[in-house]
Amino acid sequence: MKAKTLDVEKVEKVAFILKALGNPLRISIIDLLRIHQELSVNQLSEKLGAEQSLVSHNLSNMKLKGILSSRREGKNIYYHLKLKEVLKVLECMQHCEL
Amino acid sequence: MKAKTLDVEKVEKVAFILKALGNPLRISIIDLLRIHQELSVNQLSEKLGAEQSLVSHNLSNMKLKGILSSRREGKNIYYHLKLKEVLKVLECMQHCEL
DNA sequence: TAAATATATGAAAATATGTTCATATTTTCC
DNA sequence: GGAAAATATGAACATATTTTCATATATTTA
Repeated sequence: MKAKTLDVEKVEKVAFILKALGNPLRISIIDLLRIHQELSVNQLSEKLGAEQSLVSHNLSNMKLKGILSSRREGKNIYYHLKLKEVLKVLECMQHCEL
Repeated sequence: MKAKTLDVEKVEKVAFILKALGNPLRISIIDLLRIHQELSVNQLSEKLGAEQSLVSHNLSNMKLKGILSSRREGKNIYYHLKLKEVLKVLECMQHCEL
């Protein structure tokens, strides 16, 4: 990654993923999944103090984009990080003096 | 970055920056500045095939967030990358199979 | 099978973002 | 000073995102 400019398609895809990260709630979800590996929608709702429905919408969003994936276990659905690169992104951001 | 969860303020700040990256035009601008170090608004407009005003708005956006900075040289204003971490972010994203 | 629990979904409302256009500002050069 | 060039700005509009609410679906258990 030095000499040549990114092609349009790549730019679009990168922006598509990064857009998902540009939101406090979704960052928090990712952060929680970084630490706990796997959490159900309810567990996330509680930890975040956010509505079930809101959390669910956001989980779907990120699942759609390939950032998360999920598995069902009985009544619960557990989400976990799929696109591990997002952790590196957060790590990079940590190093900024914001 | 492993054990403890990010505090609310940090989450907000990170999201604030990442939001700026979740846009194709702005990714392209950053990509161009990665390669050319410094470009004027006009140069960027031309390379991007985008309106002066649109480019300017987006440059302001990123300057406000501390991602870019600028210097005047006569009639031109040259922008360059200030927050170098965003390059690492893009690099991370490159490694994803999107 | 009915009730309870967990999650998803869709529509509506509230808010934010992206884009364009016209115009203002800043600087240079005549 | 006035014209030209480069950039910024603000308002208006279109579009997208976020959030809430009501309700649907899936699963378990009594």
